[in-house]
Amino acid sequence: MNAVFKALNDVTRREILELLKDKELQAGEIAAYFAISKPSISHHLDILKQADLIASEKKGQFVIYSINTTILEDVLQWILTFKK
Amino acid sequence: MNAVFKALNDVTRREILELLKDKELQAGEIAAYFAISKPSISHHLDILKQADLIASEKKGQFVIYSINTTILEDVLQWILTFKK
DNA sequence: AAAACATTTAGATATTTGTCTAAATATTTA
DNA sequence: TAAATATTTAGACAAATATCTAAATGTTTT
Repeated sequence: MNAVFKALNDVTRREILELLKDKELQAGEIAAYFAISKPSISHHLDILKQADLIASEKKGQFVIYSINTTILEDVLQWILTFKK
Repeated sequence: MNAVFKALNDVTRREILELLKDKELQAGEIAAYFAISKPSISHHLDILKQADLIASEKKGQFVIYSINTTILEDVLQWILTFKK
């Protein structure tokens, strides 16, 4: 859970998740959405991946990222324990 | 949302929320659960309060903390946008 | 094979964060 | 009113974090 909450604790990373909500995207496409350097976005993607919130697949010279909602389900369950 | 995710990004603070899930507690009672100094716990409580995840009420020389699940509802809704 | 392109890795830096001790504030009790 | 108790504030410090530029790696195109 630690890695998930850590990953979610950043606006850029949350926006990346929102971008990936609709469709898969290449690393470069994701980076293009932000006024942040590509290496920084790459780092954000790494943190999201460590939390298992996204997955990546290499397609030639591109890397395609997709969301993994399984982990968000865990967060959801954790939150639900508070709703009595 | 920023303040909430920030507040949730710490094990101690998440455990404080779990303690408050069942019942209200005084600051000192909360501090007693952890091997962390009282000032540090006080700081954690402040961050949780800034996120509006908890509320405090002064009762004489004591300060009683209680959970506020309204904000967790927001997080829940945010997560639900990912479940298609 | 060389050049171009996509992405990541490495290393640096400024800021934020979690923790501590010491001191301040506020309230109750003797 | 002085002492004791509960909590917070202040200030310091080490560790973590978000960002950058430069360089490295891997893939495609010419």
